[in-house]
Amino acid sequence: MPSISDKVIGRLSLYQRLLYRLKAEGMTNVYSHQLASLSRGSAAQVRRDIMAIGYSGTPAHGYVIDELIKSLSDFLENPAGQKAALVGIGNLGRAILAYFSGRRPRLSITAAFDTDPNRVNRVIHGCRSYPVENMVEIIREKGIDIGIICVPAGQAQQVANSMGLAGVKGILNFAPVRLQLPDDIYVEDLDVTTALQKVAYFARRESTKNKEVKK
Amino acid sequence: MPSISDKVIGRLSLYQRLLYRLKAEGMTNVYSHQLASLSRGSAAQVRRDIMAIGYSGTPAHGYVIDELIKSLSDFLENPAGQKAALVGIGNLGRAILAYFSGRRPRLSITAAFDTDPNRVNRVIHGCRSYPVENMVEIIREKGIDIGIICVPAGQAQQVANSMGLAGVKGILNFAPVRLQLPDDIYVEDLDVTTALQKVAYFARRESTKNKEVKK
DNA sequence: AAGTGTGAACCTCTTCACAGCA
DNA sequence: TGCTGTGAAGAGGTTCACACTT
Repeated sequence: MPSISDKVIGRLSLYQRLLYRLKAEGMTNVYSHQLASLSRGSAAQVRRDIMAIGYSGTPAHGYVIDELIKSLSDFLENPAGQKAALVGIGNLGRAILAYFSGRRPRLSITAAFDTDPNRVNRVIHGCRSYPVENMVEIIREKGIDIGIICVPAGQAQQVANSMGLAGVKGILNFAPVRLQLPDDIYVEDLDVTTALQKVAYFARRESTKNKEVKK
Repeated sequence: MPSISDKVIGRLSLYQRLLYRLKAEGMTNVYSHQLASLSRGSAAQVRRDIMAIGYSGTPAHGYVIDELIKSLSDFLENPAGQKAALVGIGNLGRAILAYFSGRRPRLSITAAFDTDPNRVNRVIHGCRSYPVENMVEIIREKGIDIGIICVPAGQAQQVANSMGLAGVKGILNFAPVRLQLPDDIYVEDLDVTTALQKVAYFARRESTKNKEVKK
């Protein structure tokens, strides 16, 4: 199998959410060009992405929303469910706990950790919190395979090491550092500082852009 | 000029922070392969990126850290400073205000907005907050050119429209929707849901990967 | 010997364009 | 006619490999 890329997975996840929205609006079918305009891509790209998961539409009605949602879910999600652990219950950690609380049945944050005694042994947005000292054993016990790092830069590498030790297979990292980890662990960085600096750069450039050149 | 890409800007921003760290550790020079290993890239890529901003190292000593930091700052930052406005003072918004508070002299969040009366007309992590009703006028008055969207999905498009109206040139969007905006406004999406779903997907795949094939 | 700067090869992702179908 | 599926072309990004410098 041709091993689907990072970028395609990201877009498939986006399509999935767009489709839920369209379904809620009462639509039953959708064309590639409609998904394209909602996702800021091209129609050809949408078709290719959907091809990748093996679903097919028909020229007459495009894609059947219910079927496509099911194909996407089967492809992206683990039917048995997957568990994540979050470390660092500051503002950011809490925001993420609140956001995912009970939202995705097949992907839940089932444990949170912190060093601050005031933040542990509580239930925060539906998630139990523990002292970091217990992290490795709890991750192992619960069979958690995803880690979410919301601690300051200085502690991130150490936390990541423990996660690796505990057997986590993927990490979502909010700390503004590049983690050094064995490469059988997938790391996705969400670096707010870099993102903001990119916006600042292009906000200055964009005014003098002239990207037309229509051919 | 060859117009530097999105990706390169992101890496330059990362190098900048790595260099500050190395400098703090007392180093004065650095080689491309060192930056490469810290940034999870290749040495050739580091050299190309640095070429793009017109700085040159020497074979003998690699890059001079102080000089390279200066070149990067001159390139990435506006010497006159840039201002950002944040909308949505929930957990996420507060986390971001806390994070950037007084950190970057040339890029500061100078106004925050919310609909909740309990959150406005206060000072949060050093940033004044206002009712959203006043957003357009305050953005114009203060000459803010960057917007940060931390509101729920349902309100994001509307907020973005107001920002566009107010003259913002770049938007950092945390809401899990693709904003529809005139394309002279640069938009950077930080989509936590997609990111987590990617990690979940690859956490399941990574175990069966075998990416060696050393040639 | 060990780095940098860089043309050229390579590879990945995106778009084009069209056959085939309802 | 208007859509999907897809081979082929095109862009864009990354790595190779080597001349050049110290």
